[in-house]
Amino acid sequence: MDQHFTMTDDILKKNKLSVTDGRKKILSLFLARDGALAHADIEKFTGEMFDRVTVYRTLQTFVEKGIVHLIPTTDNSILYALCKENCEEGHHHDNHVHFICDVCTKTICLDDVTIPKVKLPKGFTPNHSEMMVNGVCSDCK
Amino acid sequence: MDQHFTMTDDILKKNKLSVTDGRKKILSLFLARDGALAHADIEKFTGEMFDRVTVYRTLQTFVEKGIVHLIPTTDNSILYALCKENCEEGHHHDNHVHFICDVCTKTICLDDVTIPKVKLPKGFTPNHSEMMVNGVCSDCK
DNA sequence: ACTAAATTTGCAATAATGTTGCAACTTTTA
DNA sequence: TAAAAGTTGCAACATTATTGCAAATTTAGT
Ligand SMILES: [Mn+2]
Ligand SMILES: [Mn+2]
Ligand SMILES: [Zn+2]
Ligand SMILES: [Zn+2]
Repeated sequence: MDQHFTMTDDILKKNKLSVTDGRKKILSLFLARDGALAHADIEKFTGEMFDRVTVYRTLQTFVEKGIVHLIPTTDNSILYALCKENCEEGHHHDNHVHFICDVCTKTICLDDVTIPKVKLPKGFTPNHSEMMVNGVCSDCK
Repeated sequence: MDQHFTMTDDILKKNKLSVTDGRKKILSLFLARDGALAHADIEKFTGEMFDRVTVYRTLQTFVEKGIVHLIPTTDNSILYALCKENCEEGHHHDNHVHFICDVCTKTICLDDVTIPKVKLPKGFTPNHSEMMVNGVCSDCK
């Protein structure tokens, strides 16, 4: 129905994954969406199409392969978003700020906003950073 | 047994909360600890002392009152840490970086490390920020 | 100190969320 | 097209969290 049909196949093949209906559908949801998705969102969009377990396993596979990355949250939900950087199997390079809109509750990857370095106390060695900003997004302003 | 006994009472009273065994015990755990605690940690320390539901409700009350704050995580766990700033009912002012040690897995509030401001894309209005840094802590170095 | 009112707690039931093993099915490879 | 490899759905189970309500505890007023 749109250009995502072949795009999903390409991404899956590039990552040496079998091209299956479930993976294509879930990947297309990420491609069509500008914000992050939770497991529950995906279940809502796919309905009875696939088993819950398949959704769990697909998301896990996508994270492992570096197709999507996890976004930290304060409630106990897990959010996933497409990796736009060149993430590889087992190692992500995403290093951008995440924005959570207080109005529409969407979580958006600010791909061009790099996480700044901070000076840590003596004895602490940094490895990786995450940063989230809450507020009002450009759609809701 | 130590100075936390009266300290817990003071904190609870200041926040207009009934002084109960459960609240005193849980609060004393936070006071004795330099890192964050998860619900599971608290259950481990309190054992059969209190019902799980009481622990849930106590933590929720502490967050609402501004006694402890939530710390974002990437797995789906919820971490709580004592507020050292002057947080009030319904409004937290914690604005420090959180450090997660890759070795001992402790999460520590870096109370003196302020979260830096970032320049957001046009149309985005910031309200509050969170920042977490992974790495090796001063104890594990 | 005693009592009534207000608050908190534990229990039981229920819901939501996530994990595992395994056989059937689908996709890939050759 | 057939065998091998990989994926899926199902069922069972585990973990984590939420709710209503009666009993117990704490607080406030005398
Ligand atoms: Mn992102
Ligand atoms: Mn903190
Ligand atoms: Zn918005
Ligand atoms: Zn450490």
